[in-house]
Amino acid sequence: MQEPTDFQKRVYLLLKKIPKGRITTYKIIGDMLGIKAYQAVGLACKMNPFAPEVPCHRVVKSDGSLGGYSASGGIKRKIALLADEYVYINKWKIIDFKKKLFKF
DNA sequence: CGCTTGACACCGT
DNA sequence: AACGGTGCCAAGC
Repeated sequence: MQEPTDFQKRVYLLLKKIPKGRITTYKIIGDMLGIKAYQAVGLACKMNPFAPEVPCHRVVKSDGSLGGYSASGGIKRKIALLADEYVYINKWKIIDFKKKLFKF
């Protein structure tokens, strides 16, 4: 595995700032990093060599849906992780999404 | 997640 | 440096 790019490190650093029970979106992260390619944020998560240290599962799409999850367990695992933090999912949407949203 | 289009950083070559 | 393929994507239909 290669060293994370500077971009990736910025993404991880940002993700680690997310408090438990809170979530954020790819759009917000992208805006935070000053980029418009939110896909790159997803890429960073996908290539994320760290496990729970970088809570990728706390990142969702801008409409409150989960998006995807590349780590072991797939999307199902993501739902379980969120439920463990009192963030519940209903039909691929986060319940009280706006209230749990963390805007840094 | 239904599917298609758009936009852009990432990575291997 | 440039190109092609790709993406826990966003927005629209």
